[in-house]
Amino acid sequence: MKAYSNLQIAELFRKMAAAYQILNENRFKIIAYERAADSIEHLTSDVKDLWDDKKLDEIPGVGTTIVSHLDELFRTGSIKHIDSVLAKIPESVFPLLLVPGLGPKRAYKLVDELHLNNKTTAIDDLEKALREHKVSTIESFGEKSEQDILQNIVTFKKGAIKEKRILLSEADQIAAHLIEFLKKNKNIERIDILGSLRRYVATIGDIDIAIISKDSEKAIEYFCTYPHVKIIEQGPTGASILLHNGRQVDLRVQEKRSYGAMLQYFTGSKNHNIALRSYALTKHLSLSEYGIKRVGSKEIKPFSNEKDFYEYLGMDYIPPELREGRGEVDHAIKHELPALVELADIKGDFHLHTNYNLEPSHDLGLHSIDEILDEANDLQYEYIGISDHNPSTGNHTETEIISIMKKRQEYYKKQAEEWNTRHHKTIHVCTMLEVDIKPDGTLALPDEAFAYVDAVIVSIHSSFAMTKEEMTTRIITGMSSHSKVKIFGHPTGRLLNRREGFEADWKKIFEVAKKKDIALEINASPYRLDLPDALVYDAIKFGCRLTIDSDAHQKEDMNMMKYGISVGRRGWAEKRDIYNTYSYNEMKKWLMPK
DNA sequence: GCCGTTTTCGGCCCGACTGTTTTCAGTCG
Repeated sequence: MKAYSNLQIAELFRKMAAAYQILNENRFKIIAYERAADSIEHLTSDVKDLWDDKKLDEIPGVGTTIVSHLDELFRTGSIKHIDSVLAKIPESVFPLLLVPGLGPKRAYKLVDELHLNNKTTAIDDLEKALREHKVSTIESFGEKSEQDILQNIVTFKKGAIKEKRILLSEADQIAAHLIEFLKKNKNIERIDILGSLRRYVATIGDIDIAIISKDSEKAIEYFCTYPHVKIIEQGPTGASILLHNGRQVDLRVQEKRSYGAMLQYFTGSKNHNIALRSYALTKHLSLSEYGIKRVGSKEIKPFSNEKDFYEYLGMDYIPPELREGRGEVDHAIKHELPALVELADIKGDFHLHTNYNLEPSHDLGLHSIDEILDEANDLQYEYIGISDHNPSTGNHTETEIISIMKKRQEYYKKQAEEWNTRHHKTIHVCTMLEVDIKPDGTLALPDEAFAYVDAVIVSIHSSFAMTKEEMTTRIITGMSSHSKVKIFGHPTGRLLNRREGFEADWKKIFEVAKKKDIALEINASPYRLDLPDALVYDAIKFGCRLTIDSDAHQKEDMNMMKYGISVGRRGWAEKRDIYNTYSYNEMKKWLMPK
């Protein structure tokens, strides 16, 4: 039978929600399907596995009806009720929903009036009709709609960029430029980055900025002079522009007295705000970006800062990274939020590549161990782990590899000693290695060579296309191959926007990691951010420990640590969960037990 | 269709903006 991925199921439910919108079904049913879709899409385990374990009802937003739908899907391959509802809607409606500004109702009306019956060419057919001015004559559409939709289609087709979310680090840079620009205007008193960028989500869609200004009109006008392709919308409280790089930037302006409520609202996430507002309603309080009011009253209590806003609701301040609707509101009410790990807690970095050539099968680093030590010194680290890739197994005999490893250890030992003497410092250097887990689960390093390392990181760099079961076995075999295996590097193998992480049974892997005290790595490279935050959350709940490593291939990359920290924080990690927050003496007991 | 520290029934986040409307629906975040 056909396998159904979480994403496919989420898409099916979203289609269902759109169909219900067109059919004017009860709007809360629509929301229910959307919520179930969101929830399933963000799940860290397969819906199919939860079905096997009879745990479908544990998914938030999935109740008796949707459980029975999923059950039917996995048993028979289809869902009669959903099929019959979707059958009422022409297929060509759904591709049109990808066009910004077109929702289910208007898309349906266009398909209906213009007889857009071919779902593969629906967008092109619509574009043609727009150019022939056939849309402005349709009831409830006009000249402006015709132009707007046409322009949105053109931007949409050209801007594959817009579809894609960009990396956190790229968004960070774009935002930095904008801030610099906004700072030059005297009407602007304060600037904050909000939205997903403030929550440090791994990839970013739009960039959201809030400002305080006494003259919002002038401030907005100034913002709209930032180099752009077009102004998407402009009103008294804010504006949105589209940049040349395909990014949309939303600006909101607020007075100082209400700024806290605005920050809260505009930081999101949507799910967090829904959870917060639902809770507030049980206290007869209604929340908005202007403040808090009693239900039925018109008087709004403003808040100039977020902390007061949360505390007024009887809960602790919730750090932005936690605002994802993962139960943070309940924890805040009970004063049980985690004390999140911070960048300042980090005392070392285990995953660093130097330019020492041990003839690996993957890439070398750019800088010498001395240069890496200089950088580590600037970062005030107590220790570092040099984890070059293992010597290639194809080009060397075992004896050669052992000899390379021995020489390398001597070299690093000598360099480290000399560097420390020269600088009157004590930065401990652990001679480590990043060792490939081969497809059969064995490690790409002969047993005898382990004598010349303090510990190793194991990771996967090849043969990603395996079944979930094979991959799980491969990883567990690799982790169990030697007692010096201490870290499982970039565990899912994902490359953001380029490659999905591979499927694996994470529960089983967590079990082995916990038992053998092997840390799961949060790889801080902006291209990876792996483990992903949702799995970090699961791993910590399971009782695993982690490390946060830069995987630097040049010394500057060591500063990417901050992105790894944000992943840890988004996964509710505390200082004690992260081994490289430990002092050298404490850390050593784990990494190099005698 | 989901869900429960006021509820197993009766609620469900909240507001801005836009266009085509003479009072609102659709879309978005």
